[in-house]
Amino acid sequence: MRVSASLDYALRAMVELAAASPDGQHVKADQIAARQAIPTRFLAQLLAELRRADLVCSGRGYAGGYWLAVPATDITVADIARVIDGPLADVHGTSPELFGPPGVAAPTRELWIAVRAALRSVMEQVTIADLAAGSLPPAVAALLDDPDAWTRRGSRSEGGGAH
Amino acid sequence: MRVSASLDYALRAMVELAAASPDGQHVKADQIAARQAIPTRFLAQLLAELRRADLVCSGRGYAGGYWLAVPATDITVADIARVIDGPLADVHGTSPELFGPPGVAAPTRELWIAVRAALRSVMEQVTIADLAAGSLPPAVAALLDDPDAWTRRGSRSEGGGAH
DNA sequence: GATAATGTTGATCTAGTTAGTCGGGAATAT
DNA sequence: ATATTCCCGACTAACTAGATCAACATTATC
Repeated sequence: MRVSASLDYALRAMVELAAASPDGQHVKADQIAARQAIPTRFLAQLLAELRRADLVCSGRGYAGGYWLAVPATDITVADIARVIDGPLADVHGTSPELFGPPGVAAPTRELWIAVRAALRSVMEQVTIADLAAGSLPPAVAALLDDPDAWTRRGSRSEGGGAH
Repeated sequence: MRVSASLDYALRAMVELAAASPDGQHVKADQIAARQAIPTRFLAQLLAELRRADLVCSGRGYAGGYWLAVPATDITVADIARVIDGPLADVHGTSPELFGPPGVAAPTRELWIAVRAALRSVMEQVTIADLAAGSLPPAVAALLDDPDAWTRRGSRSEGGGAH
């Protein structure tokens, strides 16, 4: 799972918009770029994609800028990821359910479907309103209770048991 | 989450080895390549990586081939993924816990950590023995009970509710 | 010990993706 | 008008993925 720079930027931009949305404020691309340390021109491209996907609206001129097209509580991380990066999960080109590995490896199909389901259980639950408010939904926050979740896991040979 | 061809191939190869492992059989790279429809030369590279990571052993000559270095029940999908693709999750170059998004977007850090935890909950639970046997562990199989898990989810504009 | 089957290594190649820049155009409020 | 802002397409440089190849090392069998 690699989170692309584009998705990271787009999500952070959306959180900025969500934070401003209660007041219905327009936020300018430059402001977002400055506040989130995102290359301005690059961000503009991402915002254009989000606009074409009807997640945000835009206006030009003095009072221009961007604002959310729908309530922040209705926009999930998965929505943004699908716009920016395409399908949440694909197995080397095809979607998991169309994937048909031969012979004894057939069950790897179910594996990837389970992986996708696990991803969805987080990305489709968390909205940009949650992020702007700084509180994840309980089911997702529960994943963070395990202190292990906060540490990097090495490749099995490293940590292992004292052999 | 894109599953690279390399990871797909490597996992399927490992499942082939796991399926042969009860008898302690050596399996030749060519056999795996044929059974799983994987480009032979490409597979050889992957197997070499798995060998350097001490997941498989190899022997040359007439009785050569590959076999598992440790019991199939001890090798998880995450182990293979880390060898082939590097860390399970990274946020545009750094690992989620080292990632520090500014200002109001700070909570996106917890989001990505939760995503990683969700991924781990599947990939570190499923072993290649499970896959070779065709039965996923209960906690993972539970994800497949929801018929929704088996269908592709469109970008929000498509399916939506009948408004 | 020759031989043939097999794994090992490293180089190379192509095509596509990612991350980012640039210039000029079009809309809009003052 | 004009300053400000978004809009669009082209462009580039670096990297990665996927795959192929030639040459070499090892080993069981004849």
